[in-house]
Amino acid sequence: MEKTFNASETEARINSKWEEAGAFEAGANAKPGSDTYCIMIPPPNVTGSLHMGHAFNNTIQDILIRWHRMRGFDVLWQPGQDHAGIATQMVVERMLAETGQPSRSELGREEFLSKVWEWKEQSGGAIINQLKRLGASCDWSRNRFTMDDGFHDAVLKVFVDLYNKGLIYRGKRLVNWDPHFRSAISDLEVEQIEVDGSLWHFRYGLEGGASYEHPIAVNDDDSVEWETRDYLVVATTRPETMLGDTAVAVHPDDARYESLVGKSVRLPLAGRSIPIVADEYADPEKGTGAVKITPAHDFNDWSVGRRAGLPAINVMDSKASMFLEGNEEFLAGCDPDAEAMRLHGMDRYEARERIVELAESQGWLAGIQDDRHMVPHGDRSKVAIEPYLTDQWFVDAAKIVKPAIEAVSTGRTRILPEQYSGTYFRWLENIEPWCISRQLWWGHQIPVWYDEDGNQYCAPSEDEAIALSGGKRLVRDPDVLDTWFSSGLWPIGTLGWPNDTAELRKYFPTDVLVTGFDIIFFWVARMMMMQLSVVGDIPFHTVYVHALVLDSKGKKMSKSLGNVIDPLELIERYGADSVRFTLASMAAMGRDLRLSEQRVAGYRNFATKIWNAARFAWMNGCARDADFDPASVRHEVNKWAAGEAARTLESANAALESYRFNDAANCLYAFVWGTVCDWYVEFAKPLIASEDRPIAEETKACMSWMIDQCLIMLHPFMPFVTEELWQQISPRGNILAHQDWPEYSASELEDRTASKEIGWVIALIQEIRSVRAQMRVPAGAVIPIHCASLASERKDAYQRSDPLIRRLARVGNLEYSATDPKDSITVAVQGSVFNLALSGIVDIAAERSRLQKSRDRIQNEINALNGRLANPKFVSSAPEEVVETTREKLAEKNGEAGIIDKAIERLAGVAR
RNA sequence: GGGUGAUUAGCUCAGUGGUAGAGCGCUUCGUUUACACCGAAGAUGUCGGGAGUUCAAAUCUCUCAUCACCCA
Repeated sequence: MEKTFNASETEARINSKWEEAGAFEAGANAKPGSDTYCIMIPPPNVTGSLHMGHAFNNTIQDILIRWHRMRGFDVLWQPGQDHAGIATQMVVERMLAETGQPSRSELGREEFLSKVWEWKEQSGGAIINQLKRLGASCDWSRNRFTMDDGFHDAVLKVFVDLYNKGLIYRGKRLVNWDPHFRSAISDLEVEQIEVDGSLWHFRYGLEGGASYEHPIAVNDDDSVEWETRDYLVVATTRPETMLGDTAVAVHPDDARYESLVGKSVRLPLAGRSIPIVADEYADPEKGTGAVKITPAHDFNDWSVGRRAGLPAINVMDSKASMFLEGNEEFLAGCDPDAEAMRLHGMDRYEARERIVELAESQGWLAGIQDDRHMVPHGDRSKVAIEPYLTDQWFVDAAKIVKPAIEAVSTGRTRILPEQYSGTYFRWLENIEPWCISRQLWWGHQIPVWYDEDGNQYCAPSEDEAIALSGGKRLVRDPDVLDTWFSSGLWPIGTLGWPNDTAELRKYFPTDVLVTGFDIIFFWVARMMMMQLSVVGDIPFHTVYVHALVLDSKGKKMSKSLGNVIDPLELIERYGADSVRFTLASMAAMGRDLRLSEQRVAGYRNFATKIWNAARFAWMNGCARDADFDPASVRHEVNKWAAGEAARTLESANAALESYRFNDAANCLYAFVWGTVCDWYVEFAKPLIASEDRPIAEETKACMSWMIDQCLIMLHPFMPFVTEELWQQISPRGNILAHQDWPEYSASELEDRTASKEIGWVIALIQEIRSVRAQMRVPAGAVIPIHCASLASERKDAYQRSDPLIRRLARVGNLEYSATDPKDSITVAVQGSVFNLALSGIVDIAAERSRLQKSRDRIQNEINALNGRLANPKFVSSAPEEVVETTREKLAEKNGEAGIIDKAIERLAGVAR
């Protein structure tokens, strides 16, 4: 065996071994009659590559999956990818441009789509291989894609069903419009970016000769100066939208404008008469308190418009250029001047500048202020989103939301950590119609056809639509469905619905969904709604929401900041196991995790540690004994070791059951390194070399068993190194991924007497080592140890562990003598007192200071304990158990103090 | 502006009422046949500030400060 684990060489080999064995196929290693356990992977984009979020997300899923598989559940971890409408279309368009091929529009829909499929076949599988490198144990033979034929059928069927139930409709509404892609996009694809802009103030003249008094200044004596105005000043960050204004709003309680509500102003340039309305949306503190209302180009204004019954006038085209000529909505009731009409066809930003120029030259510009504000941008196109009024398809989400809310409020589906239920409820309770159409080519084309008169025929196929129409010539709606509409069906769609498949019957509802909090709305809530409305059942009973992976400074990783840590690079450098263990050990529920490379290096060292512990066992002939029974070992050290394993198993199980991955990882770390490597291996060395053959043989078998327990329990966290060791150190008939998860309990394996005894031995060794270090005893020196008297069970215990103590504490044979040897120092452990004879080595001053220091520390504790017990209220109100423990502790500390006092006294004698 | 969370050792973080822990880093010693990606020993905390509840508060309540994220 090598001295260190070679991750890069091993991982690929182990992966193919698993693959050849079909290790991860649905139902592999299931015990007869076992329960099922199913996780649906959150499908990554087909264009995606593995980032830290994926690595984290999939590590958690894999831990759960491997754990259940080893426990004999009938496990399915369903992998797959999402077709990612805009992203994929963008990637392929860029590829066409780079390779000098005809563009999308030159190719036409059919040709372009075949290029997309071509691209998908060649490059779409990248993330699958990356997930394999992470060690993800999905059933890869069942990999699904949201554009697969069967899945496509399911998507169309759901659309048709919901359409027929009246839950899907087409209508004109404001959507997030991306002028670059010329498509509606979802809220998720919009990011708010802070930009330096301006707040322009415009004068809109009052009509009908109206005027009012406007306060302009407050004097020192609190008197107010007034000005008579025949205009209103509105402030806007988007002058170009003014041509679509249909009102000016003021707050109903705003005394300044009270007299104006119901009157009207004349919109400059357009010459349209628009009303002044009262609406709470107008913020008296902001700008002038009067705000222009453009329902067709702003979401807030849209709501104001609905409340006030205002028309919505769209003044842009799909590229966000001004659309005025031939625009009936705009021209109705409007008397534009010639300058206004010249804006037609102008880009929105150009139009903005021109309108400000006109405002200045025509004398209605009232001022310009610098203003930093948030502007929505398309996350892929990077252009400002235009709220845009178009015909789109909507799901009437409010009508199907109820069961989804109920499922979580009744606990049928549990969201962890619980605080995220709040996020879930808040969103669902205020749900808006869901815009599901996208003006793209790549995606599920909407299954609605139109006849010449614009009548709709919704059916799963063109033939059926024609049949519905009575044989008319029909044209299909060109739009495709939002990618989230199809991923909303991910759980049933992958299991073969609408066919009544065996998989569907077996694995649905699935068990756990593991995902990031950022898609609770977009995905989790929609899966809940859709599964409940389509098949009438919850998609999963638990949602585990994990936190964000941040960089070491606590910043979100982003390409533009350049602080992205590439998980694949980390895997190359430290191995997948280290990356996984790092993520698991930091996965405290509900908290973001900052990833630092040092930490990963630390867990690489951990992998080396377990490697070398196994190597030690292997080198010392600790072969696996199939008949070994940890409950029947005879030596105290082995009894203690088995008990420690059992306690660790219980803690790990409890932690995993409650999704406390960090606790599970940390308790295994402490067991493997702190218990097995630091103590058990060291104890075993003299025992294995012992002339007592039965003890040597028992210890070898027990060592082998202990190493196996480490490998088994670590496997869900570090699958590669553990599988490799499993294969290397003993001949086996199985793979570790299919090894049974242990079922022993601490009550079966823990021998309390042995545990206490070994605990005492460890404390004694530690105390002697500490004294040696402080007294600067040469590391190699074997020092005599004496004892005045020992309780009989301690005597036996010392006797049993004598070779261990001698070796690890470097002391001679224990000698009993009533009088303390000269120049000796005292070591007290759990009530037993020993003396180390350090004649000629002891530095009296150093020893005195050591003793005094520890005496002071004990006195502090005694004072604190006494203080508490002296308080009658403590004794009367605290639980008896707590009071009792406090008393015991005090007695113990007093005992220790006595021993040290004696030692100090003796030292004084020596000094004299 | 509204909401949520955070503030604990030099750093990264655990810790749901009984008197504070881990890993990394740091200091000293050490190459005893598993491992220097190692071993042994050690130092380090007004648990963000203040107030309250309690016999007892890192933990519960209030308040202030700072930071992060989400929604406007």
